[in-house]
Amino acid sequence: MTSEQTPFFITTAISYPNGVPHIGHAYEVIATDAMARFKRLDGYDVFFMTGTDEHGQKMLQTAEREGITPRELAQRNSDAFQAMNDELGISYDRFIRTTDSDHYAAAQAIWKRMEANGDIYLDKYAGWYSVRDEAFHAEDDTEVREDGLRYSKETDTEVVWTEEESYFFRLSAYQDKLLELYKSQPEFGAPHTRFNEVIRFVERGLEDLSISRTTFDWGVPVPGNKDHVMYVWVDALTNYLTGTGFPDIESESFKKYWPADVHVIGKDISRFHAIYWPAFLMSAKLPLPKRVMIHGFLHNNGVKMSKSLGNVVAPADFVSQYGLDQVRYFFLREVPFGADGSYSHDSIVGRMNSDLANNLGNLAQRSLSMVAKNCGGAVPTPVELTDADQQILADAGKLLEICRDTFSRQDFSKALEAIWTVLGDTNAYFADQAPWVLRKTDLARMETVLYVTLEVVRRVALLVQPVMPAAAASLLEVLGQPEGSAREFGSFDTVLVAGTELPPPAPIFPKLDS
RNA sequence: GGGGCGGUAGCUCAGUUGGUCAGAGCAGAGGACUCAUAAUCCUUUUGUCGUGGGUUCAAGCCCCACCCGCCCUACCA
Repeated sequence: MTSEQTPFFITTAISYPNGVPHIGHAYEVIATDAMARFKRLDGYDVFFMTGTDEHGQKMLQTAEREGITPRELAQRNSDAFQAMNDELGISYDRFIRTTDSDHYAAAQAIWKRMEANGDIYLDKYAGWYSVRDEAFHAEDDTEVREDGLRYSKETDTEVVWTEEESYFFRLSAYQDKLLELYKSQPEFGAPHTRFNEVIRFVERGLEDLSISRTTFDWGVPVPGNKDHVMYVWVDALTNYLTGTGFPDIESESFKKYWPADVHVIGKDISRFHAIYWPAFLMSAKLPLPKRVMIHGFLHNNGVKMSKSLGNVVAPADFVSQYGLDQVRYFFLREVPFGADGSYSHDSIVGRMNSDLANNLGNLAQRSLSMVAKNCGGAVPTPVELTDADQQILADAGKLLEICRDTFSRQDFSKALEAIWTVLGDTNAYFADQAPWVLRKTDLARMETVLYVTLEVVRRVALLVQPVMPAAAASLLEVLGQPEGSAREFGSFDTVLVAGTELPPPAPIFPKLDS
């Protein structure tokens, strides 16, 4: 059975745990989780990975400042990220940590493969280094001031010419191959606006990339040279391979899941995923991921989140205030995936009340309570369907294909919009048919209208499972749909069985006063 | 400086390759109904489609210039 299923490997970026998770991290895992759940329900063999990227100088610095070891810091904050995932109901299959032992093996293996391909060489990295910033600055970004010293124009700190031994990756050799990739696979990067930035960047020319450090040791050791640790991105990007069983490329899991179907990332790291990562893989002679989906950032009331403004929201606070499914729905419905988004108390409450409680929750409640009171609490029996009945059923019937299409592009908001359009039509249908009038005039017709309505709600409930797992489960429960295959997309085109006993209905979505 | 994207009703935004394209949702106003979580349904107000030119029989949709906003511009996640 499993072997017949098409594999689908999806990842989030791994989070850098030198701080605690905020709503932006939550946004990424929620979206990726919805995608993973959708594919599972649609019969795919899904492998969904998320985790933490724990090496690098910043981790070391943060740990030193707190008087603990980087390993302790990583453990503490990685645990916080994992806890966030669990609070958000994220259905990850592996929570990977770059300090996991199998990851060291994978990172060193890809290094050796790139080295074997002749793309790694030892040289000196030279440039204007700011001790204060602990970073190099491009010469154009520096200037000699009146005191005769050179300063970074950006940070106003003194820079000194520094040379450091470093391994380099021959990124410059991959410019044409990358451009060829972008041309032949126009869906490799999305959305187009962000992908265009990447392409133009590559077109302007690529320099070789320094990929090792000698100034600190919190990282994966470079094979064969104990003085160097890997540049954190070589290490971090490789996590996607680690999860599939790499370096054992003959393993069943590697053969099944690699290459990844989608890497979901934030717009801040598009270059690493859309340029460096495919170049590394080309060099290592490994297949490339099929798609890099770049999402935007969330703003609070249109204002960027920042600690100094005090508008950083902890995911747990959000969930306790509005409810998990409500938060998941809000972000996926309100923000076109790929664009920046904005949230506010009013906009969340608006979606909760209007879309969830009123349009969906109330439609279920008004139809189910009529069934409970007038049909003996069982699925009613339809008779001949009118044009209106057939129309609304046909509209609902198209939703699975629409969702497949939109989800394949991670266009969650469009999928939900299409579903809610049908819900709006169904509320109009219900009012137009007026089953509460038919109750006194034509019981068979009343039962038919209620049946049709329930059938639409069932299909909608199936399709919103990836976005709102718990609420959808409750809906399917009151529709008498048992867990298991009845709740998978394979059952989308089946219909409710008349006479099925239904539990007493209860409202699924609470309302909030604004 | 170079590059990428936007600027459409009060708000958030849809608008494929130019020809009912001036729209949707929310908010506001009026009405209807009572099955339902005072939910739902119907009707309805506002737009110089950033500015100025141009191409065309025809332009939010193409071209040019300009104004405004956001983002990127390599080795600090």
